[in-house]
Amino acid sequence: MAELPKRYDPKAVEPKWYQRWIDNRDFVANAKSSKPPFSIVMPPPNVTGVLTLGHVLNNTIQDILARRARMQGFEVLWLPGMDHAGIGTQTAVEKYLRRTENKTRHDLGREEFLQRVLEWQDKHGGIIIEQLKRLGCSCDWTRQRYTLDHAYAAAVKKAFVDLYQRGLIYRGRRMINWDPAAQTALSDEEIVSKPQKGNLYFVRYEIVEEPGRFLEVATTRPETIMADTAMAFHPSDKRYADLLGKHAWRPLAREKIPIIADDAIDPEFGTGVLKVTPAHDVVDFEIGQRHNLPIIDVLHLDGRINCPAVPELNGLDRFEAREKAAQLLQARGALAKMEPYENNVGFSDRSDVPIEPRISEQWFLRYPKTKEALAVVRDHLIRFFPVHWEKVYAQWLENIRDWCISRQVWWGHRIPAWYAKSQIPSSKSQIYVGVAPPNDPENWVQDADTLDTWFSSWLWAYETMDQETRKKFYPTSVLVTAADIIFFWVARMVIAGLEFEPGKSSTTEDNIPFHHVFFTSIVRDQQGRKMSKSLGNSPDPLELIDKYGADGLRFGLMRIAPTGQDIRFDEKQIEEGRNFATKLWNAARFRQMHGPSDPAPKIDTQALSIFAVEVLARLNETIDAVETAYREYQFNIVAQRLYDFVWSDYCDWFVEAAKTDIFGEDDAKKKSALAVMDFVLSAISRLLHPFMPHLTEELWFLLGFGKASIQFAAPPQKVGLGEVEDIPGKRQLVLAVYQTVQAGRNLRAESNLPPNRKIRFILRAESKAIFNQIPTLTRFLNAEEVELNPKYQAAAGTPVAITPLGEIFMAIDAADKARERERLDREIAKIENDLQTVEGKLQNSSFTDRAPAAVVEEHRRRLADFTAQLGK
RNA sequence: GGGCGGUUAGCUCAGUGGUAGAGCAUCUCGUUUACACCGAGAGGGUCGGGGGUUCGAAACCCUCACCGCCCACCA
Repeated sequence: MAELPKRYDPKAVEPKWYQRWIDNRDFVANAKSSKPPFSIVMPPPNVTGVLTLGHVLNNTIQDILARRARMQGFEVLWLPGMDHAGIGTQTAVEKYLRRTENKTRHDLGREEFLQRVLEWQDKHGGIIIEQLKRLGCSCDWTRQRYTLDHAYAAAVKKAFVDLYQRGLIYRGRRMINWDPAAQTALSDEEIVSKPQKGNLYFVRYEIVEEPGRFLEVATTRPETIMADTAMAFHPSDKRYADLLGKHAWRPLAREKIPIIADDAIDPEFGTGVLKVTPAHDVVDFEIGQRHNLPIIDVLHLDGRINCPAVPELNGLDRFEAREKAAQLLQARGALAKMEPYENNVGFSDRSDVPIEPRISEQWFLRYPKTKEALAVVRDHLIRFFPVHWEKVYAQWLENIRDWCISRQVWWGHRIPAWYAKSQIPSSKSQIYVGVAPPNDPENWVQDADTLDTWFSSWLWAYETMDQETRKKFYPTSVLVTAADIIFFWVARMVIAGLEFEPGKSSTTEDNIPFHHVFFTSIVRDQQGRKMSKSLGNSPDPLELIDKYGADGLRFGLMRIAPTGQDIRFDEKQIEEGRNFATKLWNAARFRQMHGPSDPAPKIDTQALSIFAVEVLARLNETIDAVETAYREYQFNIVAQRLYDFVWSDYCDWFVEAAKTDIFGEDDAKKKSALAVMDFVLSAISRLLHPFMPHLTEELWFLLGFGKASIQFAAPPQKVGLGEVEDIPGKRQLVLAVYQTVQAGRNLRAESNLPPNRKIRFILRAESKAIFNQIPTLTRFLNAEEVELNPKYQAAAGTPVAITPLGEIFMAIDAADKARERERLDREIAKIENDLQTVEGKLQNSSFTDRAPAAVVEEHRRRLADFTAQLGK
């Protein structure tokens, strides 16, 4: 076997193994296998997405789970795929068209536009899948799916038709969230509220029946006054009680409107009077319904004012119109005052513009099975990790409202509904809903809208599987996702599973989409901001892979990913991951320099050195700790325990201690030490394989453990140390030796003796057991000799430390003392010189960087320090 | 307004009743044949504030402050 290079080279190793795994079809799931199933469906990234650190985290976790399950003997399915991302993709293409051709989608028309999207998708789509392969993801690529696949699209249509026939999907004219930029309806979940600075306008409405008397109202939206159809106050509000039933003059688009009383009004806010604008506000709409008020819509779809009656405002953008309306009111004496005001405004998550509540004819889903969905999580048929997300989930389901599923977007699943041509555009038109067009298509026209992307994703847990696959692998074992899509996706998938019952029986257990949900952290930058493309604060994972290797990136990221908290990303952590890979590599390299490893390492418990007992006991503890942490999805703890075991327990202590035997004359001892190394290296390779698949496979191969890939090697079992005598005694002795080593090293450092200088130590103790450990102590301390002398009488001033083994003395000879003196003299001379320079500069006042007094002070202090040492 | 997290060394984080920890960073020393992507040593924290429970609190309870997230129709 050729000697390994000093450094592990991921660039050479990682692609090689990945290709081999693919060629061997190692990731392909066999639905006919007799092994127990383990399955994960990948949260489908957007088709035109590129890899972010969030994806790296999420998919590394899934890969760890998949690889671990494979080693444990499960038949593993990790099903990958992509999402068409309706609005997102369409917006990207529209932006591109505007930039390059200065055209809108309407200029091109639906057919042509969709053609362009397909071209865009061919060019930019699927990149992320290739990037996931660089990361080492062990997905079954033969089963890769897309939310627009033919079969998948058919399933989406069928789900729509089924729910329509069950009366759960309906078309209705209702208040929805309108995105004036994307010009589509959105669901409640796609709205984020943000505090907005604006003004509170106090507007005076004259009472029709009592000219000269005014009703004052506080509003943030004077541009919608033309759409007011009533004034309202709280029924118990005595200030206005006498006005009930009377009328007010609407100051813009002057008109009489009724004055009403409604419980929804807060008497404490503003003047206690609300202008009721049913077309442009959710609460107002409800009030309007209760009082049978007319609905006047004064906005175009793009957010411009649509009100020819007020030409000054007509056609203006809503925000310009707001200021203009205030000016108009002022000019007419209808504006009492204006106050700066901050309130929460709903923004489109997609376009980042304020949404416009608006009455619109849309398709809605009345969620089925909400109680059941609540129950399966409450009763832990589905378990959440961390558990506190259960509460968030429950809160949403308990306050659930119908889901607006239609989008005025072209890219996506077109709604399988047709309207009788003869009756268009009446909203009462006869509707045909079916998976196939009507038999007489010439008489019908299909609904122009598409479905919310999530209306296709919510079937992802099972529509990605064929019947045979589903029978074996559904429900899936675990879902790994970020908590920000708990409503969008997680909750809806639960509902879909319970409603459509894709499982092998109709029991709840067979139909939930997953047994566990693990919510990952969110990756943030060092200022705590969420990583995002627009901020440009997200490092390119591929560059990190180039720099540190996929395994280094994976391990580094996992070690800092706490459960239930966000990650503060720091590239340093990834560097540590890379360093750890190199450390492990070198540990293996050291073993390999002493001859070939045993392909199936076994432990002869009778031959073990005390240090071997210690490291094996620690290995057992590590195996236990790792197992426990996995059960709670605490990947950071798994990573940290393995890191500590490899670096500290194995490399720093055991390997160093074992060198006594390895470089010694006793063949039996040497053999035993090497066997323990083989055993431990084999174990840690397997323990680390889920985190660092490429490196561990390479080591597995180079060290010759097992004939087959490490991917299917069984996880290491704890070593049976039962036959070893007096384990606690041995371990205690090892700890005592290690503590003595630390004490000795400390003596050396305190006396400023370089680590490489051979010196003599005297251990004042008497014990046969200690006598056997003297060579190892000598090695650890890099000593010329460690003398065991129970009667040692030290000269005054000999450095000494107390250890569990006894007192350890360090013998310094005259030469050492002389050299130390020389060193101190040199230091003093240097500082005196510096001090002179500083004081010189001080006089020329040529100081720029630091406070000169502080520098002088520091030098004086160091000088005193060294002089004191010299005195000793 | 309600809910949920968090506040421990300069930084990132462990630590759920018993002597405050790790890695990185800092400082000192070192190329002693696995590894300088390394080794050895050192310094550094009144565990956000206040109160309580307890023989004993970073941890349990109360309260306050600050940071972050989610939900909610105060115009």
